[in-house]
Amino acid sequence: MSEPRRPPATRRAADKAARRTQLIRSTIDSIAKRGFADTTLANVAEGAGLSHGTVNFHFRSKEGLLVETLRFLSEEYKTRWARSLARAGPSAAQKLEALILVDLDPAVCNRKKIAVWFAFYGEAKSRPTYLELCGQRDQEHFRALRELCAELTDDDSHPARHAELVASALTAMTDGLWLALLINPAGFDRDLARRSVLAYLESTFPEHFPIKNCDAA
Amino acid sequence: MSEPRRPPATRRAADKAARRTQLIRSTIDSIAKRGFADTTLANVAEGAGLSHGTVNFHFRSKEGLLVETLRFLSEEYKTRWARSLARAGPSAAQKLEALILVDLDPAVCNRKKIAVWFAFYGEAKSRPTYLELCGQRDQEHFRALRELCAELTDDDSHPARHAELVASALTAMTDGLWLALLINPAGFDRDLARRSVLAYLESTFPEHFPIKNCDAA
DNA sequence: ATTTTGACTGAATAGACAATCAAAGATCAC
DNA sequence: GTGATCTTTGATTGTCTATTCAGTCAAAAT
Repeated sequence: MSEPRRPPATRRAADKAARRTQLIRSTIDSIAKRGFADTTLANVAEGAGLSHGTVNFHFRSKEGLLVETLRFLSEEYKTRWARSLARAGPSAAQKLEALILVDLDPAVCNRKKIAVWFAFYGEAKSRPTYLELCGQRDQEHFRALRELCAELTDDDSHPARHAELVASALTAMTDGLWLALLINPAGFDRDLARRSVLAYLESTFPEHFPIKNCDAA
Repeated sequence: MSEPRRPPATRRAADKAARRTQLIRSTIDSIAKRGFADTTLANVAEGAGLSHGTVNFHFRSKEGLLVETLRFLSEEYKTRWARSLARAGPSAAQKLEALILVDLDPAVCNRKKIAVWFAFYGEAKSRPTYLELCGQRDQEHFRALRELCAELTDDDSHPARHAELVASALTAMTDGLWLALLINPAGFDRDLARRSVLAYLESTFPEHFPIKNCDAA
């Protein structure tokens, strides 16, 4: 009685969370398959094997579901990012390489996920919440890279090594490689993407990224 | 009588073409303002100051209007690209720099246009026609850069200078910088974007792009 | 001057969709 | 077991939207 809220019934709470991610996964599938504009609550519910009323029960509205879907993607990405950083070697160069290669990890870098990211990017300008969430990811990415780049060189007057410039170039490049994988799947693959980024690192920080990928074609 | 087709009445033909681009421009405005999903024929018609039935008169369908809008953007981009190449100096380095700077020209590189490009990118996976048109642009971009890069170096065994890798890195970078301008307008601007690409060029082809942008901040 | 052609309008139509809700079912506390 | 609470269902509602089309008007052709 003094407790206004009981500890949640474990079974139900788990089910509830499971349903939410189940619906979110179905949303991701639908956006990747049908696109943002043609994704309906009926599609999502059907994909999850549930009736359509359920979606409005677990999420306040369609917009709520979409925002949670973006949040889910964002969290998933951050988790992989943090894990990769934790596993990376101690040097700044190793960390930098690890961070960049996360973006090319098949778990995040596959056409389905990329299509969904770009679906949200495409609506970002007209929906402040999307802009906020997408921008946040980009800015964290950028800041982390900038710090690592700054550790790699004290030659900040040299423009090609200026941490700000290199970090923004790297952020742009990884995003752009995702786009290439999305819209040019025949001519692009993850391996070409990986070698392209590494070539840039070798060219900018030759002492930290010695040439080693000549034969990795 | 022997002529089954008269020459078109010039006045009307011009009006017709004008109406089409008028509607396309209104479509661009609407997508940038409301996003792809919330752009309706009524919006487009209102933006153009016409009744909503007109759109179906000038374009077979909404989808037809959207495809023509993408085609319009694509043509506009190619035109600027060709013009810039024609005006550039004769050396491969000058041409390369010119091609890359077109992407940062305010006429194509502004948030409105970028938002529309990314709206189409976002739907590209589920609509083959968009994929075709977007992919085409990206591939032409890539091929042109690769040829110029190949002219800049014969050191093709060095990965950081392998034309294929540098060209895909550059294509990715310019696309990624567009994205940064779209989703992080506060932290990014065209000048930072420009300096980032040039830093990459200086770092990869130091003999062709001597350091010169240190103080351009 | 009259006819023909083409551009445009706006009301009507039919379909799709998100959201609501009452009822049924499942799970839990006691 | 029993009642309370949470979850799910699917029919319904009201809104929105692309498309059609019959009719209007102006410009061109005759």
